[in-house]
Amino acid sequence: MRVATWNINSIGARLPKLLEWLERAAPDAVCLQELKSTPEAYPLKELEEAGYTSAVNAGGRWNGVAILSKVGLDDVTVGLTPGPGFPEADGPHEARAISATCGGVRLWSVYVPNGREVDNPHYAYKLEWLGALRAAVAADAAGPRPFAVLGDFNVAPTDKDVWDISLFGENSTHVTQAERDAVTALEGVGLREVMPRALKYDVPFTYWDYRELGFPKNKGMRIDLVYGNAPFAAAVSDSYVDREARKGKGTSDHAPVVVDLDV
DNA sequence: ATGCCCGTTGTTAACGGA
Repeated sequence: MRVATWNINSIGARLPKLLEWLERAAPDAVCLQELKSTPEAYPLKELEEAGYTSAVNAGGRWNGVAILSKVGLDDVTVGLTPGPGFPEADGPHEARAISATCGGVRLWSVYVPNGREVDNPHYAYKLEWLGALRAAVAADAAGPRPFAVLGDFNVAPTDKDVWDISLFGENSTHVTQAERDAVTALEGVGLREVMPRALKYDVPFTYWDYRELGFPKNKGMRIDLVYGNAPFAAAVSDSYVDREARKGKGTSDHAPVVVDLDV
């Protein structure tokens, strides 16, 4: 079974590239982020014609996540489970999480808040959101079924996961210890990172800014991550970042992360 | 060549992205 995660930066603008990639890579299930789509505008029919059913949490102009599957979509849950300290309780709902079981594998597709700047309220929201995610996935993570959280975490796990750490200042997000701790706290509920292979260069970056020749110069970041429980990790036969999908015109600024499983 | 920002919206400027 092949699963993948991809921040596609608008499913409307990206549909031709998405359909092309689905045919080429032939994943069984795909976690998508940044749909930037209303529920009405989501291209359900086009994806069905390509062989994929969809579980969608679309929020309109911003955010939005989905799971595509060729192998079933069962027990879909939308958003994070409300509870004490639930960060969305005081603001508008943001479409940043959805989960489903696909072919016996439980998957969460997540779009972690950006944070903007360390002194911006959005940064605190980001840390709270990651805490709520940890609580929300704890039961699935502890279960016997292969389970993984896949998505755009908006956190580079180590200094090596950005092209030049010296360019990140005191107020820069994505690289702070608090953000990294909030992500690695997932290990406390039994998850561990599934590391992808690099197809080129040392570090398999997943994001390159559209500006200033980010991709050709490989000024990238590794922020799209896969965290799996022990049964999931044990089933992994390969994982890589499909940087081919970042080449050319009309692409997302992120590349897909692919994980092959013996299940 | 992988090539000089992109996507969305009470659009023609502003904002988010990271």
